[in-house]
Amino acid sequence: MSGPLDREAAEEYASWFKALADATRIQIVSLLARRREPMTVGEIVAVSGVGQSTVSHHLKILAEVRFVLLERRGTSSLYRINENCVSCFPTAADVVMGNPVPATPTCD
Amino acid sequence: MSGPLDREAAEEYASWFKALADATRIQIVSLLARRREPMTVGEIVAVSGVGQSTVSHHLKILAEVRFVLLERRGTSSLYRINENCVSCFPTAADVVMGNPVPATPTCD
DNA sequence: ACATTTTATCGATTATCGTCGATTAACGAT
DNA sequence: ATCGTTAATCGACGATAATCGATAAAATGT
Repeated sequence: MSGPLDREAAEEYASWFKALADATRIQIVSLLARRREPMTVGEIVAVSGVGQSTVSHHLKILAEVRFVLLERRGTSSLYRINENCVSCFPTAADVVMGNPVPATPTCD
Repeated sequence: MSGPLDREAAEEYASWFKALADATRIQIVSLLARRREPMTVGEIVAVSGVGQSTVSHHLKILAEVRFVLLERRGTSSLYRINENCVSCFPTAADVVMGNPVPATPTCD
């Protein structure tokens, strides 16, 4: 226990940080986290300052690491924050920084 | 207060996450965070699995965002974790995820 | 002065990323 | 069937990134 962070864990954490290594994606995640309600792509485009295809691209990246979850409804796509990540992602930051973590609560 | 995350803050957080968007850099930071003692480049190279110039490159990136601090001693370079980041970086993760944060304690 | 050790920098290569505009696909309404 | 609307995909472009090997720079010891 509690040796240096192994490569496998480092790769996983890196994939999470990489998903937030862009200001636009941070704004999207933060937006979805503050409203706990799902939002359509169009609504996100309206506040994001970048084009529709770009937002769609970012949402795909965020969905791949499951920071956001997707539900298709008719012709639109509803994206919402993954509640698990709200608590687990800061814990990952603690792990990297060598801080004691509550219990390693199996993120999802 | 507490509106959506503005662009300026998003850019700053993105630069932090970008610094950890690589498995090798995560291992380096985690290594330095667990030992609170400074380490030379050579010591880090010995456990990193990549070449010396690559480690030097990564350390430079980590130092630019001040995750690590540098002190030159003779012919070697001593890198150590920035203690401020140990507590502040997880807080940044909380901010992005919309979690309540202690006090926004002005990281450094 | 010179050789050794340690680290930083340079040049090159290869791969990935962010953004855009245009197109396609899927669905709903007329 | 056809037309809008909404979102995803495609192709392209410029920019950045990760890694390596080789070289340079700086301090130390002989």
